[in-house]
Amino acid sequence: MPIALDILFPIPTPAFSYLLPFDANIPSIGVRVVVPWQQGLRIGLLVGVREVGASLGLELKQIITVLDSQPFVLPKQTELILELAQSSCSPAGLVLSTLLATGLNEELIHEARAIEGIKDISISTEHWVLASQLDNINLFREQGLIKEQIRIVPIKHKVLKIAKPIDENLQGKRQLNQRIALEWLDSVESVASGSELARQADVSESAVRTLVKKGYITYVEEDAPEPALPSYPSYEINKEISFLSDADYIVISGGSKEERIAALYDGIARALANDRSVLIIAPEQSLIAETASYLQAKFPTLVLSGELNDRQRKRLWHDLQEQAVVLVASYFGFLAPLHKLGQIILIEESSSSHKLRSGPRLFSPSVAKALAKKINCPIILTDSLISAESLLLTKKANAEHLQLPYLEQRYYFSDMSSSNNWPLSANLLQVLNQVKDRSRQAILLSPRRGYSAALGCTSCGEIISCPNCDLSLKYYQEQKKLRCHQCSTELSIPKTCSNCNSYELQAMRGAGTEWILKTVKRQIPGIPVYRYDSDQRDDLSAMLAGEAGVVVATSAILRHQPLSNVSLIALTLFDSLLAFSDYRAEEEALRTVLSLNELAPNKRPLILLQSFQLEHKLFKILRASDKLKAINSFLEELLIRRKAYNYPPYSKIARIQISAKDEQIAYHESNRIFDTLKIHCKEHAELLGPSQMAIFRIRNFYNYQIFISDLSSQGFDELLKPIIPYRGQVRVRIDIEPREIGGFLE
DNA sequence: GTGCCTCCATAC
DNA sequence: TATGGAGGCACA
Repeated sequence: MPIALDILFPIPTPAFSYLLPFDANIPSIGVRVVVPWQQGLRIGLLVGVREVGASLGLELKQIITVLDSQPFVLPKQTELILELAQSSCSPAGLVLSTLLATGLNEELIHEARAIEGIKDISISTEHWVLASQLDNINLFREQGLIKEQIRIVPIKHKVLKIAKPIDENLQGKRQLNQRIALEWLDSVESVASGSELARQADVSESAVRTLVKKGYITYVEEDAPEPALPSYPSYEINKEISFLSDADYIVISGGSKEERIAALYDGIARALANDRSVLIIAPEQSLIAETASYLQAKFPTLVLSGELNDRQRKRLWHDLQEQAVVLVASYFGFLAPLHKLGQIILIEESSSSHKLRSGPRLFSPSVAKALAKKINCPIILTDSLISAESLLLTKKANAEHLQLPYLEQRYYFSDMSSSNNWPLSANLLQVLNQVKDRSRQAILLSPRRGYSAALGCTSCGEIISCPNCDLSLKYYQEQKKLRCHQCSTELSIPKTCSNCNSYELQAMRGAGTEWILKTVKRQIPGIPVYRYDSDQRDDLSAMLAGEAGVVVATSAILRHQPLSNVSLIALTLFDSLLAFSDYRAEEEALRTVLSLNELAPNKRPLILLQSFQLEHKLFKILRASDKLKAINSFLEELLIRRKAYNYPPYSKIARIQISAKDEQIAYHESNRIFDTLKIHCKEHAELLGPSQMAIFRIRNFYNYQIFISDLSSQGFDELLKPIIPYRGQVRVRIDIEPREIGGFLE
């Protein structure tokens, strides 16, 4: 029986079937294979082997060669890819292209020669010929007339080397510089370029150029050296927290970031001592770097992040197989070649950055849990505040929750509803003056960049909104621009209101970094003020060195190295944390406030929150004398409510997003999809919608959403069968375990 | 008719 | 993802 191979490519499709040549051995799952693809070649990953009927065997193309003798992606990880595809309702190739950091885009040398005894084609039987020089290679292959071989192109680089020794033609006075350059090159053997040699030997570039022209030195291609991997500063941890657990689901919450990492040490040391690797997944570049900084002094640590270029990734893939290590990684770590994985650690379990916003929209903690289950290893999650999901799971057997004491924080709550000062209350200004008097530092957090959330007309109330989106344009006073934070459209500022022709256009709604910065400069003259958001990242090195100053920032500052002399952290509008109408908003807001101290580790700055709703229950928690108790009862209440509404973690939710350029089509098609699903799912799912998304129109696309919860654990691949793959006139995107689901609850 | 662009289906 | 074909548009 012919053998068919299921091969996955990094494109959004399921696996394709190819035929194994009849004389070839069956390769192992997870190796890379090279196959004919349209006009050329392509590298894919072998994910399945099966027998097929002889008739199908005639229709399929044959693979050309197997690239690896050992699996490139371990069989368990290969299974994980297929499982994730199923659970995320997306094609397996899309999961592969999202998670695999390297290996499928190698440049290949493809050669062919005629099989012995075949004379009637124009190809040599003795010499390999480059396939690119042959016209009908596909035809020859199908007829079985040729043999083919494929090699990965080794990476070369060009260097300057000596081609012939100094001779009498270089003895003249005017050739002095050339002699110097030649002698220098003789002593160092090779340099990367002509200008590099000129610089090193301290001669002119033209002297070097002349040497090349005369043939004394020449460019040679040689194997490129292994690229250096990025290095990180080492941080010492002053706390010792001894903690070892044999549970297979462990949560470490509370304390400071540093303490949570200290609590990981014993477990990591034990894994390494048992020759097991440790995989640490962090949600952001800066957290990857920080975590690596804490660990590398104690453990052999490697780092895999999106910042590595292709050659560095290849080197890392090689280095990872040498010994048991700690790998600190982005989600790329899930398919890294760690042969003996002993534990998986997730940093900042609840960070929204763990949710991938493209492709199959995976949620890293869920991927980590699936992998841990598959290879039967423990998983450890850390965060400032335990998530509702984890709280429920740690109540089960073989789970453990290490609750570190919450840091004693000094809070001050400033009531904006009774304040006349906007955007900075009198209280905040007073504290800022103290900061200035004592030459300390302050961080003011703004919910947005720009000057204000909108520019509007004071006489008729008209707000200028984006021509492409249902959003107000953000006002940039300095640049004299209006900008849409969704589609990046920029408009210049109109002189008059388009509605009533009045000249009274003014900054409206929430204050952004520009506005706050301007206010601080005016009200607190004499202290340096910096801005730090994704539009403008001021150089904060003076503040890093301890000098006095105020930083007005968005959450971008959380990714900056902590400042050293901070005595005030202010959230200028606490209420914006609750503005997302997501059922997780309160939990997230509390988590954000609890982790504000990370901006000034080992210090105890005043944390000042400005709010219009000081009666909100989160303030009671922050005020409580027994914070731990208050937080715990908040979390327990949260679980009770989630259970009552049947929300996660008590059910699984998916969002179906329907978009179309035509509003009517979007409306009708989302209703049609809703009805189709209703009939298909019967009592196994609860369906909500279709409703307009929080921003109905984005980039001229109209967006509807349908929520579906899986009531009897059928799996969304089953529930959504009628619409995957979707063929129709709108764009349909499926998001399992969605985050930031605006307008869903209450 | 040509050139250029966008949209969209398709890949074994 | 990447490629090519279909269809639209401007221009000669």
